[in-house]
Amino acid sequence: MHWADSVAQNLARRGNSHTIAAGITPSGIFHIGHIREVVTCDIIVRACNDAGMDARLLFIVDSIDPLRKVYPFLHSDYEEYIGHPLYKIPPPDSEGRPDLGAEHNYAAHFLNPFIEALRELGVNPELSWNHEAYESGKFEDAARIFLNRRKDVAKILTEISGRPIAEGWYPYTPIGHDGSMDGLTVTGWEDPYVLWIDEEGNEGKSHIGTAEGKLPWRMDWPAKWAVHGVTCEPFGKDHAASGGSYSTGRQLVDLLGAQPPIPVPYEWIQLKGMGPMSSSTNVIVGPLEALEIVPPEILRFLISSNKPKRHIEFDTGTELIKKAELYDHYCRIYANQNEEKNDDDSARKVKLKEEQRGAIRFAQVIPREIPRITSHKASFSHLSMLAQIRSDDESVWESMRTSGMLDGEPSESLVDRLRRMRNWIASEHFPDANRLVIQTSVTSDARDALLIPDDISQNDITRSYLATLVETYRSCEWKDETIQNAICDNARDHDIGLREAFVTLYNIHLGKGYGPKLASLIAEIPREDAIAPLVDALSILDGA
RNA sequence: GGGCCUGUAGCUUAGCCAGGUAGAGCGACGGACUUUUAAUCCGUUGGCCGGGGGUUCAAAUCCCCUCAGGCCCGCCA
Repeated sequence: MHWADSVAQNLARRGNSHTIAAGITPSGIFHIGHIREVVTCDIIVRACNDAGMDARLLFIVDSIDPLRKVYPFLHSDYEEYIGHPLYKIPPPDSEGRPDLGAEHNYAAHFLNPFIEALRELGVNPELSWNHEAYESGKFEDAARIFLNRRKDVAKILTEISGRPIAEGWYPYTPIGHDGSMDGLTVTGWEDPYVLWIDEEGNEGKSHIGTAEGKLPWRMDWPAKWAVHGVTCEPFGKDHAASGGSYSTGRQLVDLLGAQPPIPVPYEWIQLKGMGPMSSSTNVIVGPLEALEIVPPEILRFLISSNKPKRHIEFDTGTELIKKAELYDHYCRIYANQNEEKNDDDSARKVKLKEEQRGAIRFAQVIPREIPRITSHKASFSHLSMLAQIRSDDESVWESMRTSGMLDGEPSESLVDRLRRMRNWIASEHFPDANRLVIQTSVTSDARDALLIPDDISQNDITRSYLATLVETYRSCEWKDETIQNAICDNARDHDIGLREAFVTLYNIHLGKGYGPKLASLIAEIPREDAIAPLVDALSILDGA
C-alpha cells in the first residue's frame, strides 16, 4: 500500500471529513523543500478522496509571524522591521530594499510565486492568512483558555520540552506601540486584554480577539488545530523531535478540548552534494526555477515515490534523467496493470506494484488522470538529444514522427517537456555527460583514439576513408539521408566496420566515442563545420 | 543529553509498517543484429540484507544491544 493510502486509512478511523493542513512562514524565498510539505498534503488529500472521504487542503500562511532578522537577501534597511508581523512590512525591491510603494506586503511578495508554482503542480489549496484569523477573533477562545490556564500550560511546556518557564509568564506575544513584538514585557491579564510595558516604560494593552498580538508558536500551532479542525498535518522533522513543538502541542490542544492531528513528519530535501536547503543561506532552488527544468509530474513523482521520512536528494543532473525514465517505466506498468491481471504474481510482487502504482497515481498533475503511455523510444534522454540538435520544435516532432516515436501532433505534456528540456539544457544544471559539444578540431583525447600506434596500414585506411568522406561532404546534398549514405557507403568501400567508422567519427565531431544519431546531427550543423574537424584529423594522420 | 533517517549485488536501490524461497536498474562479461550509434534484443555474472543476541515452525522484515554515516532538537520544512 502506498504511504498516502496508509495515512488515509488511519484517518478513516477518525471520521469522514478531513482537513489536511500545511503551515509555512513566508519569511523569505520559498524553495522546493516547501513544495514537499504542500505536495505531501495534496497527496494525502487525494488519497482520502479516492477512498471516498471528504478532504480539503488548507494552507495556513503564518503572515502574522514577526520578521526574525535581516536575511542575506535583504538590505540592512530591514533592521527597523525586525519584530514586526510579516503582513505589515513592505516587500523588498530588486535590490533587497523595502519597497514602500508596493501594493502587496512582504508575506504576499514571497507567497505569490509559490502559489503559482503549486498550481502548475496541480495543487490548489485553500488559503488561510493567519493574521486575518487573528483579526477576526478566531483565536480569542484559545488565547483566553491558555491565559487562564497559564500554570497548566507552563507545566506542560516545562515537563515535555524541559524548558524552564519564568515566574509571571503569560502565553501571549503582544504587539507594541511601534508595531514590533520585541522588547515587550507582559504584566497582566484582564480579560479580554493582555497588559504590557515596553522598554521605554510605556504601558499598553492588547485585545486577544484582534491582531494586536499573537500566541507564541508552541501555543499558536495547537490553537490552529482547534480553530481549523485540522485532522492531519505533515511537518518537518525539526518539529518532530521529542520535546519539540508537536510533543507539547498534542498536550496543549487537549486544554482546548480538541484532538491533535495525525502527524506526518517528513525529512528534508537535500540538494545533491550541498546539504539541506535553507532560506538563510544561498543554497536555494526556487520552486519556479525547479519547475522551469523539471516537468511537474516528475517533481510530484519525486515526492510521491519517497516515503515522507526519507531524505530526498534533489539532483538536476544525471539523476533527473534517471528519475524521469523511471517515471515513464512505472507509467507503462500502471497502464499494463489496467489491462491484464497476472494471477501468478507473488504477493510480494503485487505489493511492490501497488507502491509503484500509487507513486504514479499521486504524481499526476490532474487527479485520477490515467498517465499517457509514453513510447519506449521517446525517452527523456532521447528528447534531450533531439532538443540539442534540433533548434526548432517542429523539427523535433518531425524527427520523432519519422522514427516512429510520435503519431500526429505532440501532446500538451510532451510540448511542455520539450520546453523544460530546452531550459534545462540552457542552464548550468544540465549534466556535461549529456551535453553535445560540436568540435571543429580534433581534441587531444580524440587524437589518441584516432591514431593506432604501430599500425600504419590501418591509419592509411582511416585517412583514405576520411579523405573520400570530405570529398563527398563538399558536394553532396546537405541532409541526413545523403550524409548517412556517405558515411556507410564509404566505410564499406574501405572495408571498415560500421561501428568502427561511427566511433571514429564521433570522436572527431564530439570528442567522445558515442553520441546521438550522427547523420541527423551533422545535417544540423553547417557544412564547413562538419568538414573542418575531418580535415584536421587528416593532417594528424599525415603527420603520424 | 533527547529524537529521527539510512546501512541490502561493483554502483543506485525496492522489499521492512500488516514475518513465509532476496527483486530491479545501471555496470561488467558473452552473444545477436550490421545504412546500427547516448542504441535495441537475448543471456551470464554477481548479495553471510552493517554486526551480535532474542522472539518464532519461519526474520532483510518484529524486539534488545552494538558499529558506521547523515540529520533535527533556539519558528529555516
